[in-house]
Amino acid sequence: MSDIQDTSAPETTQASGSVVAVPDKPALEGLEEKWAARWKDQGTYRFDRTQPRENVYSIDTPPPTVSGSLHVGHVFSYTHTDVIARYQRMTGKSVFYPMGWDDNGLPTERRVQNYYGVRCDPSLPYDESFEPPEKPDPKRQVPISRPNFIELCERLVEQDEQVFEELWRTLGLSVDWDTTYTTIGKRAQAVSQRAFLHNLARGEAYLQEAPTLWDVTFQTAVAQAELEARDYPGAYHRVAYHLNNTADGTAGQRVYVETTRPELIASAVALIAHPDDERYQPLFGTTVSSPVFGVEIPVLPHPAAEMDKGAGIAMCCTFGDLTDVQWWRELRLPVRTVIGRDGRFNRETPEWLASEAASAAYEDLKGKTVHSAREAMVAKLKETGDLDGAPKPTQRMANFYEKGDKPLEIVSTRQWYIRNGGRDAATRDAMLARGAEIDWIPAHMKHRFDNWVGGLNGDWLISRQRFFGIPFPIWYSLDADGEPDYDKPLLPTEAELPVDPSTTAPTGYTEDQRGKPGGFIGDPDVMDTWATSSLSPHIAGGWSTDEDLWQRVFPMDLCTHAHDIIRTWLFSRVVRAHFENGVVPWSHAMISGFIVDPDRKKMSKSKGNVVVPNEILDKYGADAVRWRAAIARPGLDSPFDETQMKVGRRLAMKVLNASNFVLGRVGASEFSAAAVSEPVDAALIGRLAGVVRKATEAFETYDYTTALEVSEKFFWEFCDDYVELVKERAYDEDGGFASDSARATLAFALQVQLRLLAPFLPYVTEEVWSWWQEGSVHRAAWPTVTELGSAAASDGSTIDAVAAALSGIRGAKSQAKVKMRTPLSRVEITGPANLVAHAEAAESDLRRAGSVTGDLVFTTDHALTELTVTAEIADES
RNA sequence: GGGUGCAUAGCUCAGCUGGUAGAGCGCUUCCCUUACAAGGAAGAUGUCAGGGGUUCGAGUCCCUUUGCACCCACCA
Repeated sequence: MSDIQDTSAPETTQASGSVVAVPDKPALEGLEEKWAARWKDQGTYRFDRTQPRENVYSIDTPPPTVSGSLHVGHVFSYTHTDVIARYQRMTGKSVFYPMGWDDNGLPTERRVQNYYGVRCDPSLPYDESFEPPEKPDPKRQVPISRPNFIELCERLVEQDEQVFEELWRTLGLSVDWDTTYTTIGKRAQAVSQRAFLHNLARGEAYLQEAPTLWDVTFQTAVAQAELEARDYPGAYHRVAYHLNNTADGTAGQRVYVETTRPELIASAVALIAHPDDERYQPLFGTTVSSPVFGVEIPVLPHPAAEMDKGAGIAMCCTFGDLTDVQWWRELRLPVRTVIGRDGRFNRETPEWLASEAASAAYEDLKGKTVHSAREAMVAKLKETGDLDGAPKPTQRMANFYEKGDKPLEIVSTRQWYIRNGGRDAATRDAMLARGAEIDWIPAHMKHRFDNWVGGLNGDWLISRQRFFGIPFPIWYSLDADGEPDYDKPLLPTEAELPVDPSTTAPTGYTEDQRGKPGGFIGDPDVMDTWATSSLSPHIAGGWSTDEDLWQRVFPMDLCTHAHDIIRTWLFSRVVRAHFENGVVPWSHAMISGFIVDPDRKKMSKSKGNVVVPNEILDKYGADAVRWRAAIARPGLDSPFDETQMKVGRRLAMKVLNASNFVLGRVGASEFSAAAVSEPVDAALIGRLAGVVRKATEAFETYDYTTALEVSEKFFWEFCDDYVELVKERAYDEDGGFASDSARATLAFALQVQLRLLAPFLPYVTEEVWSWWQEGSVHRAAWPTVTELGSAAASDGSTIDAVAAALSGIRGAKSQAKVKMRTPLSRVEITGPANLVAHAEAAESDLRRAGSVTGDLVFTTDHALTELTVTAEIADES
């Protein structure tokens, strides 16, 4: 007995053993609540972890940033994954489909600051009774301790995760909600720290003092993958350096450089030109003096200098840009840092500016931001006459942290790195080889991976000078002077993980030795969030904590996400799995495109063109939104268009109505392949077999769109032609075999089609399924040609010919502008012999469906290639 | 500058290994049909971006030009 709790009284009919409970008036409203709750209670999507690896299909899903907001692009991309998950489940696989929440890192910190009106001050002590202000004042954020700050992060993240889960459940993601994880949780901490310790032990992770891309707002190092090049206005300043001595006695003469950063003259370490540049060849090996400061620096050749850029000779500063870093490294130049971690000029006068003139000049730069220091410097250059002409405005590209709004500086800092091929060819080749092992969907997405790996310019910087993140499980011992020994870090045992070195002392030390000479300090940094999410298969799959599970799910079958995070998430997981497991983490990568606005522009909050998922889900229903998602093929950007949701909604509604009709009104519920006896009915099953075959093939190549297309097309034809054609025959109570055949075919074809559509429209298919089938359609077997019986082999062209004849009859009525029920006194169907014969096979159905009361004549005309129908309207009487 | 994708009906897109163009939306006309008006039926709609080439034959293969989008590089 069905356990439907519809408010509308179900009409229940007993049909030889099977119970059909069809509502009077089916509706889409309420299906999400009803079935989402049912699926949750019944554990419909629970992963069966007793299955061996070959019966498991495992998916690595991107953990959404919970402090952010979801937009339609997410909704579509996650639907793509779900459609595949549902198909795989129906083919009999135990689907491992976890969901993670990325709650770690800077986005959460920022959200907490704004939401509660606080900021983290690590120097403050923990305040157990702290409660955030009732009304946050963004201008006066309350300083709180790091532990208090983290508590607030955890509190807010929990709220956000609830909201996200609700949305995903409404959308109908068939995630196993018992297998969620977070990127800040204890499990993620232990896994991240353990994997890091393994990387360290194998030499893949290392600590290094080096020039680092630095965000002065957030005061943290930033990795190459998080860079964004943006237009940035600047101006070329033509600045004179003064020759000191040359062989031809040109001392005192000027050499001009063009720079957009005159404020960095204080940190200049060399002038550099191309070795082949005849203009500057005489100067190589000599020195020049900087304007204003009079610091003597060499003129050196290097092939990275471009002759046609600016004056062709560049001022190398430590550090103005990445080329400076290259020159500094390759020409072994000194470091002369003037900009601090806060983005301001050092308050101490640097030792190379010790001369009277230089230190006097530097006084005006002390403590200034880059912007004001530049103004001050330009004024000085004008005073000394070393600025030639007015600065020429220019538009250039500058590197920004993707979440920041000031250009990055380059600062020399001590950071943790993981090798990724950015510094050695062997690793890079290994990564490219791993990329080639992945089955990319669509295939051309591999280029983005190759492109990125080929363009790496350094190893992966994983440490961040932030608070809400996973700490490095590292301490440093302090020598008698209180100086840390970075060469021999103190490590925890793996059994101790996760550890927080800021609150726990290393083995052999006590907490009161923290920060004291002869004692220890904890590594103050946290791991970047990608250093954790790069281990999502490990965190979700039970690596090092649940070996049994791990063996059943890893390496995984599928990872899915949009193309923007190939260089970050996808690549970083390849790096981690390569080092830790010696494999590629999944066999398939299905990359979705973006949902763009109708002008084909990327949706972004700042443009105000973002579509809020809840609104469209409320308005059109989850099935309609999923349908729209599924017609976007992998990798292709797709413009958002609300009218398409309506189409999806109409399909969902049609499934309810047609099923309601077939099962309720016609009373067709019993089916067996053997009962299909009439040629038209067999032809329908023959066509359906072709659909099953095509949909299955499409799904096997992750072409969910084609799978949907063929099933949907067949469904509309089933409704418009077949149901219309045979309903009269099916109504006959005493119709014998012919009537039985129609009913069996209707019910059978419907049941198969519900399964074909189930991955796309989980709600309506489940609803209809529940009217007369046992269990969940989402646990039913994916249809096969074999189960369609001998009729599957039927030539489907009968159905085409009959549909064409029916369409001809309707066309005649439509042209005559009469009702479809208008009786016809004579119909002649003409065409090539084979088509006429096919149509004639359904003569009785055609007669009834077309209200043909007079003659129905079939004539062969070999001159024709298709069926032609002429009809005479019966006299009105 | 390097790379990738795209260009087919007003719009969104299919068109597999070459055989004279398809779907949905929209539009027009009709029908409030005993499943369905957020519906149904019927119908019209194209220099397949331009130019070359291969071929008996090109939307499809090759070359080329143009336009659009995205990724990477680009701070002198």
